[in-house]
Amino acid sequence: MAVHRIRRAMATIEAGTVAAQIVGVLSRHGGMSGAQIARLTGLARSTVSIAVTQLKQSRVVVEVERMMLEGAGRPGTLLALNPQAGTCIGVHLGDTEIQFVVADMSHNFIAEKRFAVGIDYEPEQALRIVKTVFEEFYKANGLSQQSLLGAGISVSGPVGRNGVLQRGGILPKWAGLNIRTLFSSVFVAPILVDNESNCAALAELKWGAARGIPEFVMFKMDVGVGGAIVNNGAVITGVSGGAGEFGHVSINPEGELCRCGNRGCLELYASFVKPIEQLSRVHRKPITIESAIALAETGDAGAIRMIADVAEYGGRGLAMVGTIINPPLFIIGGRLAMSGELLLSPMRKAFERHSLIKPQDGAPTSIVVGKFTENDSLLGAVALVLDNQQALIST
Amino acid sequence: MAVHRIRRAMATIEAGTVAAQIVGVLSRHGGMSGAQIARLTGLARSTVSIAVTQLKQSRVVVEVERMMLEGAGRPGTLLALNPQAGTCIGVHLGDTEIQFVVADMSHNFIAEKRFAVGIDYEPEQALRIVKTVFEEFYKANGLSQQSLLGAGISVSGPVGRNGVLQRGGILPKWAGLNIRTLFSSVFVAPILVDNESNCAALAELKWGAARGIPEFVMFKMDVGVGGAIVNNGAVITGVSGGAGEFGHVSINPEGELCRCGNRGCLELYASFVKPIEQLSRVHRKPITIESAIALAETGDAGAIRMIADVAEYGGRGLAMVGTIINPPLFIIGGRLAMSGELLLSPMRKAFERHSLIKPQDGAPTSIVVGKFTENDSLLGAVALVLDNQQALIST
DNA sequence: CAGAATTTGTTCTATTGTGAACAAATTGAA
DNA sequence: TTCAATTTGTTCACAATAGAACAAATTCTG
Repeated sequence: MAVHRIRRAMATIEAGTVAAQIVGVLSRHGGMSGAQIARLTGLARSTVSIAVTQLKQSRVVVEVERMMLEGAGRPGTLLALNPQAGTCIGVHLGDTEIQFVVADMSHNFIAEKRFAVGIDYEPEQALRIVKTVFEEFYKANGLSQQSLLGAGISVSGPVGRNGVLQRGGILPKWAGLNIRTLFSSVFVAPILVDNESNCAALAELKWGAARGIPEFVMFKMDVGVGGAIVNNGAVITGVSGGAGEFGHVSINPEGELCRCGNRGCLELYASFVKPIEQLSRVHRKPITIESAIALAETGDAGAIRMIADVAEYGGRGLAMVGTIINPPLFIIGGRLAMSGELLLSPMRKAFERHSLIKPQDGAPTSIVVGKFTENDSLLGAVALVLDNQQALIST
Repeated sequence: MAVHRIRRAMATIEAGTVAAQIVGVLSRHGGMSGAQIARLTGLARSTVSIAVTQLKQSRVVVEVERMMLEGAGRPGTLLALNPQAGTCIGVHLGDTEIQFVVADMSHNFIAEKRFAVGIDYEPEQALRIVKTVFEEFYKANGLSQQSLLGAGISVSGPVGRNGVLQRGGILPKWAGLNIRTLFSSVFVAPILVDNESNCAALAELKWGAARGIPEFVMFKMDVGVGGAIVNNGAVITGVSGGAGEFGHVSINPEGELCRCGNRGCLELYASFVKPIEQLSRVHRKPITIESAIALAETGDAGAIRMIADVAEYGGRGLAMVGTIINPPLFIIGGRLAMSGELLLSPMRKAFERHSLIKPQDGAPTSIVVGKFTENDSLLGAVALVLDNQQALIST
């Protein structure tokens, strides 16, 4: 009941007003004090104070019990959007897994589910799975489907600005499909779609290893190689959503044929596809990325060597990107990142060796593993919604 | 006399006010109507109108005679900063040439001079040349040195955010020097320093081939290879000013040693250094970039082939950058760009061949020659000042 | 060629947002 | 411990800004 009133109050906030700015900032950042809102928006503290009291009366904004302790001075009261103001959903369409998560507007994650699917799965299957889990979860937890403010969808593939999957490298049956329209049959709320690496970068930016660092590069190493470039706090998408395709830079024009149609792409050398084959052959049983890392951690020389070999090419890739972008930070993602220092250590060496800017001159480039390697894209899908909440109000 | 009054009026404009916003927009864009200012700043037309009448009274802003003709509707009156409000200077420190230009605040270029200098010239020599031409020109044209609002300096080398030349590839004797402090003995005004490619990109963005296109990549091919990435209307600088060093991406880890200390850098293949040597040997006389292009234009097969060979590697470089950034536009700069289609045509082919995103899928990437190839960096040095005029007021 | 449709620049009034001032709540220094 | 130094959140008078309304100057459309 009260929920409905809050949602109506939110809907009546006009775009561009102070209230809308405050709601937007809180949606993007989760929770903060009034003074922080004032600094972030550039508004006067007095203006924020007045608007916040109104937003508190309409129950759109709530005071969170917890106080903030930073430096000297009176601590501010932590403000956040009312968790009851609405829910948002994140979906990740991976190569062999579909992930699903529900969160509220004050950045609380309520539930996360995973579904294994066969490789090269059908769109219909994904839709069915997502529809079922959505309906069942909302019913079981007494949530109204109308409370959904938006759904973010992360896809393992290049997504154009319109929501169309450009090429079907990992999801062949999805090529050319408009994912937004596809899922509009499931969610009666705005749907935002983006590439998995872009989503992963968003998650690391908002809650992870890049919090407060508006310039960095996400570098994903898994069965594919890809990434995202964050500049000025925003992901660079490119004209057709094709930015950050690090894996498909050709490093050898006479090299093997890649699934993208070019020769000698970085992905052929820096992904873990071939190492898995080699390890499976040597160990005479199927080896996965996870088991290969486990082997390496127990000291298996072959697995360690495979990781180091891939790290060499990964480091070359970082050097290439670093020479072009020169970011202060690289975040390594993808399942390979779970091998930690086994990967990072040789990768840092390769990076230094091949990069123009050496650690001695100027600011050093740090290379770290992401905070959410296993579900970064999924969390980023939620971030997609939270970041665009302002735009969604007007719709 | 009146000049002094205008300058005082400008200095009293407080940062953040509507007047400051208007002056900033006019400084950045040259001239525009009040309605355009309103749209760009997000202010109401009425607010702009009131502020502009005041600025006109204080003679900071003037009405330019010329009217604007665009579409339907009443044409607006063109507003611009008073040319007498101040001057700004651009300096380009090239490999064998120092360029100098004077402009006023309404984007009129008053004079441009060039001085040939020996390769690997001394900082003292450059300072002497710039000081002399500055003093003499201002004296000869009855300009007060105090009218100088700012000086922009473009340098052939990587410039850190503090104004220090990081590495002395082209200007060995300047390595590690703070160029801003160096020139503070010449100019008693704010000094802004940046890399030549970044400056070139700024010039093309403001007045040239990228006008109105906030996302593009500048790709310079000369005796070195470099560039700049423009995202969201601003140049990406990188942590230590090292972004856009396309020439020093290694495309062959076993290749020849490069002057940067790495092996097989793109610059070794895509710059015109080796072609010049080969052409000189074949023609048994010293050939320059200019004369090589002239030869190619008269049909000399060797010169045409040299350009095509370099274009192949240039195209590979574009493909590499395109796969990472995916910009809608590449602007080719550097003296090699003066060969026009002789370079562009094979380069476009190589780009398509090596790039992930093919013209059929999605938005095509256009590759064009810049508008100011001979003096883009110099003009960009002035753009540096005009773009930061707002920040300079408060200083 | 005449009227419709745009777009601009200006004036006016209502209102939104600001800056100054202050009490409150903390940290750090004497 | 006590007092200075910060920083926050709130109130209030006042100034800055926006929105509506209008005349003016153009292009577009029959």
